[in-house]
Amino acid sequence: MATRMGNKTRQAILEAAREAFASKSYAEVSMEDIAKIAHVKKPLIYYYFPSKEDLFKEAWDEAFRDLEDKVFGPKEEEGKYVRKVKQFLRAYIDFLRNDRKSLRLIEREKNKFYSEKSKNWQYMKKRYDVFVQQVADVIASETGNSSPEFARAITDIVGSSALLPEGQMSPKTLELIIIKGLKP
Amino acid sequence: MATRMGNKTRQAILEAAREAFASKSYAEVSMEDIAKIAHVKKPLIYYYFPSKEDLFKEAWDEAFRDLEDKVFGPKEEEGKYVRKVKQFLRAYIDFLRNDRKSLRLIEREKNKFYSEKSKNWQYMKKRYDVFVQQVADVIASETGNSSPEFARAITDIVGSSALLPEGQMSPKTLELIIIKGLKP
DNA sequence: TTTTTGATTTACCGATCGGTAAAATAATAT
DNA sequence: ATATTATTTTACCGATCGGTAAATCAAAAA
Repeated sequence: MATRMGNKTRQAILEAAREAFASKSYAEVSMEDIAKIAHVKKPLIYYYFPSKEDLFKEAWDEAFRDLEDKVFGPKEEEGKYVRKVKQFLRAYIDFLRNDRKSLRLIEREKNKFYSEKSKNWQYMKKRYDVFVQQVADVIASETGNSSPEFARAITDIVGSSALLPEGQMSPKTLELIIIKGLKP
Repeated sequence: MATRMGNKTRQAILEAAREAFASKSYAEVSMEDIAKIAHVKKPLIYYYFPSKEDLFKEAWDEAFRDLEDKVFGPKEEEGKYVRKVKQFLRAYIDFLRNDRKSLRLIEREKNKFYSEKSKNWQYMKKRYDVFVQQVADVIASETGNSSPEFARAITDIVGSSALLPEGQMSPKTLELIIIKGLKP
């Protein structure tokens, strides 16, 4: 009854998918690619996931789970005099440094749902929108006025940086740019 | 000797390609798609262009030609007391409003050349890098210090906005965000 | 008018795509 | 040991991909 070996295989496939979708776009990644990374034959993927789209949706979900956990989760400087926005920004940029994979996956397909109208893609759009709204809320909690447009601009800049080769956009500079936008 | 009807057909195909590559990614666009838009059969494309990659390269070139003409070309407020950076920014955002197609094409594939090492893609990378450098120069000509990273951030933000549905990111807000980054 | 040349289409190729059926394997339950 | 169930593989499918060869059509040259 309780699944046997399957759980580990399923997780391995999902992990392989996350890696693949972080390195190439959804359209460019083939199920064969994912199978190879997971050291598995292609049809086995379909034993655990109904379709490429569903597999991507789960990868998308896990990426956002990781992102939101680290960025909105408990901070080390909790309760200190450090501003909430500063904490958020630090965590966001740390995430960019340490978990580029998730941000890359998101960045590659964050515009896809403007053309794809299927249920899965609309679900992913919602997940993305909610994240941007949460960012807007953090900013609004201090500056008083935070347009969703500004929150979107921030996530776009961080996202773009994630697709650059490492070292191309220094986290320090990135932080500075965003803080300047926050100020007046 | 002087080409007959061909020129117009060639241009129609190239125009169709620009439209197609602006609406979907390189990998998602098929030669069949382009043929349909151009009201032409697929093999005719290969009469004028050696490959999909070469066709895309030409579309890429035209997009940058249009962009650079409008953004670095002669300005209406030339010679006025209006700062050069302001003029550039105005032109850039006007271009975003009026010629979304070019910016979309660029934005969709601006990271492709980090994985594709072919001659064509390296050429396109260079073309993109030159543009960013020109932006950096404009900024440096007034603020004195302009990191290429900041120029890149600006083009990333404008590019991201281009892929959003119209009206999602107001040009005014966008301008404001960039100006704030420019200030101190 | 006939011939030549440029332009366009029809018919097709091998490779790869996402996905399925069914057989083979491996682990558990009886 | 045997039957059952979960897991994995082999073999394949139709559709679509980028691209090619050759036939057809249309316009200019002779």
